[in-house]
Order: sequence, then structure tokens, then C-alpha cells
Amino acid sequence: MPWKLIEVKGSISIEGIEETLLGGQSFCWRSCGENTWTGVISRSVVDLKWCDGKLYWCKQYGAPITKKKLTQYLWLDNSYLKAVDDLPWRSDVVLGRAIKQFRGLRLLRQPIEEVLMVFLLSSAKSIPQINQLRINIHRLIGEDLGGGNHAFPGWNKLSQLSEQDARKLGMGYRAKYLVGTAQFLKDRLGWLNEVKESPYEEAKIRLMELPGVGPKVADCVLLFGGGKTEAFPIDTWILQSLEKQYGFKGWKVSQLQEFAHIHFGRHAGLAQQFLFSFQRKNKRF
DNA sequence: AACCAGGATAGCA
DNA sequence: TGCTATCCTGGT
Repeated sequence: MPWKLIEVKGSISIEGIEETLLGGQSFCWRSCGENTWTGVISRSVVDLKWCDGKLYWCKQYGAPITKKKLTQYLWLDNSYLKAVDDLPWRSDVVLGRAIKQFRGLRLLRQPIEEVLMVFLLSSAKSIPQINQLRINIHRLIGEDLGGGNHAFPGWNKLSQLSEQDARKLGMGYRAKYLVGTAQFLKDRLGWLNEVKESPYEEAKIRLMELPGVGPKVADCVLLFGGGKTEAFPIDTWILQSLEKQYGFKGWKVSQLQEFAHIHFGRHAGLAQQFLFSFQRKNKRF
């Protein structure tokens, strides 16, 4: 299948696209050559290619996907530019630098049920480790899409796993999170979507009813899968950024949350991605 | 050979 | 509310 050009509003750098796909908000993408990546979107396996500042795509396996859906998933429309412009980059030099270095870095619009699963497994794990756990699950019970790619199995299938099964896949103490959440969700198919439609504050509280979901994981799920761009997950990288770049040493998480809300505004989560990437790339600072 | 990692939870003050 | 130990596993 030939490469097709996909329109991107605004410029996009190689670091921007790479961080978007591999930076840890999603675990569905992998590098498959020079400036090319393979990823699974729902039941479609898609290749992306970055060349001379332009983005190309083609479908590899699985269900068909439209350009419209891809544009939506990758947040390529104008609303992204407005969101970035809404951030306080004019007065915040730290954020300004991060936006410049990772130009075009986006939040992916992923299915909330998939995001929930991977972030249930994320506690005290590195990105490659989380990805490995995800692959173990997908290979075991996810639909085979071809080319070694598997779809997300869905919470109904996940609810058939026992804690022992999950532990065999290497999840350790996270196994009971996965099983507990699966049991909670299996008889309430609409629950997650209801939560998604709720306002941010309410959605966060409700998500934390699930076993294994605390404040950080809830914010990740809402930011990456719930379309809540005001969610501002505070992990160790952001903590470092706020301590070292902004000078908030010894602040409590609740205080930092409040600062983020006031300072970064309604798209605080987008700022979070820039700061996160910047901090991770420049560990020494 | 200890110690830590993209956290959550229970127990206690 | 704030603090701490504990939870699996793999990596350094």
C-alpha cells in the first residue's frame, strides 16, 4: 500500500512526533525504520512516516481506517494550535523552550479502556517494562491482526484472567489491580464511558474507585484516554521538572496540582507533556 | 548485594 | 491530613 500524505496543522519536528508516539503516553507504537513507526489503532495496524516535516501514513493490517479517524487520533486539526497558544509560553521560558524543542508534540486521543489497562500496570515500572506487560496480555488474549500485531482484548476478555494468570505474565502485585478492575467493569460496560463524559473533577474521583487507580493513574487515564486536557499527572519526571526548573522544592503534590491548574490553565495536561519530555530528555538539569 | 523504578494502599499518629 | 512499610519483578 502506498504512502499517503496527511495534512498537519502547524509544523511538526522529528522530536515532536517521536515523543508523541514513543514518549510513554501510549504503548501502541514502535519504531520500524528511519523515521517510521508502526502502531495499532483499535483494530487497525498503521504505519507513519515523517519526511521533510511532512507526515505520511499507510494501513498495514487489520480493519480499514479513514484519514479522518487518523487525524482525530493524532490531534492534527487546528484545535491543537489553539491549545498550544493558550499555554503560558510567552511568560514561561521553561515551557517555551520545551515547546520549541518538541514542536508538534501532541496528546493522542486513545480509547479510554486501553489507556486504563496500561496505566494500571505502570506503577514502579519503566516504559519498556510496561510495554512488555501489555504485549504479554495482548498476545495471550488479544485478536491477531497480522504481522505480529494484536488488538486490545477488551475488559470482558480481561475479566476471564485470574490473578494467578496475571502473575504468570509478570505483573507482580499489579495483578490484583488488573483482576479487580476487570471484575468491577465486566458487568458495567457503560461505566467507563459515563466517567469519560463527566466533568474532570468528578471523573477523577470516580476513576479512583477502581483498585490500583490513585491520583496519578487517574490523571493519566483522563488525559490520554478521556480527552481531559486539564488533567495534570504528577509523576517523578514532572516532580523533577517542578523542583529543578520551577524551584518548587518540598512542595506537596496537592500544592503543585493547584499551581499547575492556575498557571497552565485549561490545557495543563498538554504543558505536562512538553515538560515531561523535556525533563526526560535533559536528565542532567 | 542492596537499592530503585512513570504508584497504590493499609495502618497509624 | 501526613507519614511509612509493603507490594512483585527486573534492572543497576
